[in-house]
Amino acid sequence: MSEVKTREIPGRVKTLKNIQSEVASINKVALSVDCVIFGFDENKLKVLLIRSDLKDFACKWSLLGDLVKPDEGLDDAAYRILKERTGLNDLYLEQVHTFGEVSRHPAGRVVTVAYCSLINIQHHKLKILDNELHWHDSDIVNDLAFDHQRIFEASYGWLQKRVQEHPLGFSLLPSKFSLRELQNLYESILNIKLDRRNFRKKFFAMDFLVDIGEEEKNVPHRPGRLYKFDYEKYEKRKKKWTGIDF
Amino acid sequence: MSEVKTREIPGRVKTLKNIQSEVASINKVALSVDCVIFGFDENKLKVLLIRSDLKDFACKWSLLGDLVKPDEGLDDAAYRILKERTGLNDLYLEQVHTFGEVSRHPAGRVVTVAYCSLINIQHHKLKILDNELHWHDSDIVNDLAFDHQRIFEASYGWLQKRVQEHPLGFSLLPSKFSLRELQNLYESILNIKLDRRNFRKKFFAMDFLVDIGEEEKNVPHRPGRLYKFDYEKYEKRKKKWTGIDF
DNA sequence: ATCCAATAGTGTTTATTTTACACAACGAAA
DNA sequence: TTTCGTTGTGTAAAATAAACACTATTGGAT
Repeated sequence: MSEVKTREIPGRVKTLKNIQSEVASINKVALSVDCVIFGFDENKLKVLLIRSDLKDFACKWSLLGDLVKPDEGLDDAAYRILKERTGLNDLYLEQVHTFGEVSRHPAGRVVTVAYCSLINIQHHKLKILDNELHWHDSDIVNDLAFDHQRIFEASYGWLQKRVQEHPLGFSLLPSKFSLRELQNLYESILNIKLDRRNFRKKFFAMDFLVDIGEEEKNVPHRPGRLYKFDYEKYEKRKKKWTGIDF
Repeated sequence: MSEVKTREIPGRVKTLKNIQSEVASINKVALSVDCVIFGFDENKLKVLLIRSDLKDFACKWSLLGDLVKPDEGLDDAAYRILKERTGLNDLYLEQVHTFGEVSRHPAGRVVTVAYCSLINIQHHKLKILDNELHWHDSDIVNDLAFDHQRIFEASYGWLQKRVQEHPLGFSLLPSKFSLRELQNLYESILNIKLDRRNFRKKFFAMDFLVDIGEEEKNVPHRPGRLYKFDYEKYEKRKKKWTGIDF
């Protein structure tokens, strides 16, 4: 009850030292990052998986993850993993959720932060000859190692929602794409059919697709025009507020 | 360079033991949970803050947080904190984001998971006589301890978005409320004005408000009818898909 | 008792957005 | 030159959202 402001308990005030030792003593948690890397190929949404490097999970596939280094930010760790796996730096990356159940990992307490990344498979094909890595059709992913199935499902749900409110989808496409490819992308992510004319109307109305004056090549039918996504234009025109709706 | 885990190189497979020691050695990260507890009172959105218990941040306010225990899940930790502060168990709680910059905490590496909770201040008033705790108007929160300002802002942004797509808002109101209160709630969270007639039409159309046949008491004007939120009805009728819109 | 202040409660019209839907043009391949 | 598969395009109907004003009811003041 001595000096200062306590909340109902004397001695509530801590010094940095107090906390440092508290941190040190409670310090039994390891932190990892798992990346759910989506791609799009053959009109299908794909996810990049690696064979588990843990004997206990032999033959199972898992997400790309690693422990976070002591001097490494979470986002940095995620970018590092992406870089290691795909060789690229400037990727779309977003944190999705953190999974922290006590016994989610057999090696002890490991809390993992899930990140999603969307990449254009064509550009990154080269880097993943490694046969431990494989692009799986996202609709038949199952039985992953650890709790990665759950993480994957949360991430897929996140993607389905996010792709409708933000133009992430373009990261999955080549920089030049036809509207058909764009529509296929949405249809396969959302697992629905969309009306072609309305789809076009909608995207043209959003006014960030730029007709680059080229056409598809080597298609066995009438080629479609190619467009690119103009992020600047998007930024200018994007909506602020959508309205209560549930 | 010795033995272990490299990828794409023979010997990539690890045993549980390998990982355990790896986990133990990298184990320099502490984990905490910070709860952003929103309330609604006097037609204003409030957030519950506590005076920092760290001398270095004397006089600053901070979110309600604590270290996660080694045998405690993240969600459990968040519920524990809520319980400690409000005395209640069955609250709305949702994980928002994890903040893991290396030097966000002066005591060392502490990664924190932010949770948001929405509570009805009336019901919980009793528990927080503690004068270290205070309900702040959410629109004038500033200069919090640590990086809590940033966490708060992310949480507030989350709330503004989330409240439009999910009926969380009702958790902030008494179980019986008038439509005016509901509208005030949305107006103050979103910081906009809404048309009263359209607002009513919209919520009645959603068909989960039940007229309980009572009226407001002690208001210095014509009393409004009171309603309750029927979660069951909501569950049945909720929309699946809103549409691409950005 | 009357009046005033404040808010509740209510519908219609217009504008906007979304949906449904069909056909001609084009290129490739046979 | 015909066939196949796909592109590219517009309109009408339906649904949703936005704008907008008056009467009713209560409490409080006079």
